[in-house]
Amino acid sequence: MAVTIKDVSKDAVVSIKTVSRVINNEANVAEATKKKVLASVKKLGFKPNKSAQSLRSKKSYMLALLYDNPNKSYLADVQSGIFNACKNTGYNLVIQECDYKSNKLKTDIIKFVEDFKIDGLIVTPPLSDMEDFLKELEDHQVDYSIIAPSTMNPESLYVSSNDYEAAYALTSEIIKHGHKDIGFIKGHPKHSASHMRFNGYLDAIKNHGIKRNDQWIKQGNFSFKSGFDAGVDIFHSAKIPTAIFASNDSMAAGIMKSAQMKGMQVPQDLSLAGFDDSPIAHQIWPALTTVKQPVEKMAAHAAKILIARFDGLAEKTKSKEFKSELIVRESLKSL
Amino acid sequence: MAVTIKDVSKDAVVSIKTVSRVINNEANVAEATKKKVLASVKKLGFKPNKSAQSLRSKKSYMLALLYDNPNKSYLADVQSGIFNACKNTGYNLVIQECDYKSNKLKTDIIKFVEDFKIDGLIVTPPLSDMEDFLKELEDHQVDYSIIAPSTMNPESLYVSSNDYEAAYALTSEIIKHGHKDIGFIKGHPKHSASHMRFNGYLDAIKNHGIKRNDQWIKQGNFSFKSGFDAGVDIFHSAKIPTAIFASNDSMAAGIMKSAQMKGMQVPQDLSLAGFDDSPIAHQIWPALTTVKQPVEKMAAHAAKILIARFDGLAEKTKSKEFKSELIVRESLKSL
DNA sequence: CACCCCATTGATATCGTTGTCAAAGAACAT
DNA sequence: ATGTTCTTTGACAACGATATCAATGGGGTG
Repeated sequence: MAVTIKDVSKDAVVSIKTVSRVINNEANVAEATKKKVLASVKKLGFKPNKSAQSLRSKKSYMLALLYDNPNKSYLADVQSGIFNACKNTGYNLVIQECDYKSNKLKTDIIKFVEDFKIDGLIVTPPLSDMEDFLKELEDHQVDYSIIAPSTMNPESLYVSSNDYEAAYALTSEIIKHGHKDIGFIKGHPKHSASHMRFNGYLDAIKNHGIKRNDQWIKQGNFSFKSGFDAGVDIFHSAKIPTAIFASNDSMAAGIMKSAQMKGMQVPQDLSLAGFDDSPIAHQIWPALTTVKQPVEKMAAHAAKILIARFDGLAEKTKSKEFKSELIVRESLKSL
Repeated sequence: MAVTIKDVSKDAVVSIKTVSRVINNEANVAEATKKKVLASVKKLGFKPNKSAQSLRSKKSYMLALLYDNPNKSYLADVQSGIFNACKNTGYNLVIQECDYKSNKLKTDIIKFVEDFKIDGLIVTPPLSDMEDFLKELEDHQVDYSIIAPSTMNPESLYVSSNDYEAAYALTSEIIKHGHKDIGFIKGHPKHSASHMRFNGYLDAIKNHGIKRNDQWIKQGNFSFKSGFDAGVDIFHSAKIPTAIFASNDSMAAGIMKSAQMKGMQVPQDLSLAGFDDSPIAHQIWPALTTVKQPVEKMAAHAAKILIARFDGLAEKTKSKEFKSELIVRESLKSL
């Protein structure tokens, strides 16, 4: 017993097509007619039938979120942002996990998009850093928007964050607290964010006249375990740094665990900083000094620019860089 | 240029309707015909058009996951399980956050189901514990399956876990380690799991001849902060327990934080146990003794029984109780 | 006034399925 | 052989929207 266009057209005494014009905001509808139709729509509580729309218009009104293996809280925030952006737009979200290492990745995703008639993709790291993958999407005319792109192509749709500046600022903050021996744990090498954060760190120590010590710079992959292992490694060194900046909070937590197992106290014996402000940052003690990105807002914006493009409103909603916020907590001690 | 039923029907030299019969597994199709059609389907790579199917059949092929505010890692596991169960079934998942305290909850959800023509709901705590809400769904003939129901109605579809037994076992394990003074932090009062876990704890100490001490039994709500506050509270007591069992890991982590801030060492000065085996359980040090539920499997099963009902295979896939597993880690010390 | 143009509107076909119903043929009983 | 029932099949309508294209009418121009 759902209300259909036909019911509305009868109520407003116009043709079915005219109602369709109004609800799709098409041009060339007299103002009076439009008003009349909208009144009927509201009165009857009409909602267009998705299936019929998509059958006829060949659009699915579905966006897909592509991800490979990020941490769960990041994924949850991204999802939540996209859902909010989709609300009342008529678009829906499906979520698709994939394996960035698979050599079938490109064909799998193209097949996925075609099978489900996905209108657009939202791409997260590390897929967002794979140039050949993005090129494949373009070759198949698949629309997409990128969260955290490695290069900010003005042609493409993306949302980015100022990771370099944030890492620079955080490192400077550590230095301001009197530290000179500062270790660094790199993130997953395939994520461009890893390099931006690392460069921010490098430039900050350099500009403060601190020499880099590669004994204290370890490769991680954003996982708790990689942080733990890096910690074990560093604590075997002859000289131990007074502070360590890990490229994300999970790894910082890993370092904290390895420090505590060695009998070291944070921040008395070692200061620590992370990145992301994930839940774990304040669920351990001492709570982590870190950088908070507006992940939810970024994801929402990524969805919005994609939808704006579909609806022909690309002028109004554009790619954008978001600012991160420094959060200083107990894990950082003044020397 | 997608392949349609028409193409298949030409290739197999049968009518469109017969192809439809085959792909929907309807009765009364000759074996030979069926084989012929399936061969053509495979040869042409035919996939039915979802929009057309759902337009005509009035089904959306969409399930919705209803949740209010659980922790992110639980939600991620649930989602992941459902996605896996949906794969290759033709069903899709949409996720709907809601507010269990809202007095518009019931009408909102009914509206949501009707607007989106959702075929079935998967209901998580604490919504799964609201009898009147579930009744409303039944009154509106909305199909649903419950994760962690408060009462196991054999008529309804649900997946449950043996929280009572697990809490009993975990408490017994703590006692076996020599503890007699054991505190308990209750979970969110609206979650039936909270009561099951609490009862398991109560019965275990009782059966081991230990008297309950209400100074050490605090109300929490599953959040990190509520655990932290409960810890602060308990550590103000004249006498402090030698072990605390928190109804979930977040609260256990909160207690650990409050203990460490008081200068107490875990497990030297205080043993701790949690519940759920969430990521935080092994990202803090010492790692938490806890109970692991097969959340992903449970969620997958919840989706499966719902889909089985739609496909008329209810006999094969039924409601089920899942067993949890005790995980003993460093946070528990022998006295 | 005749003409054309453009804005507005509607009749009808169409998207790719499933539902209805009737027809054809096989199988069985009389 | 005839009638009856059951299995198998197909022709055609229908789901609820959008697309195409033609019709209508008001306004401007010469």
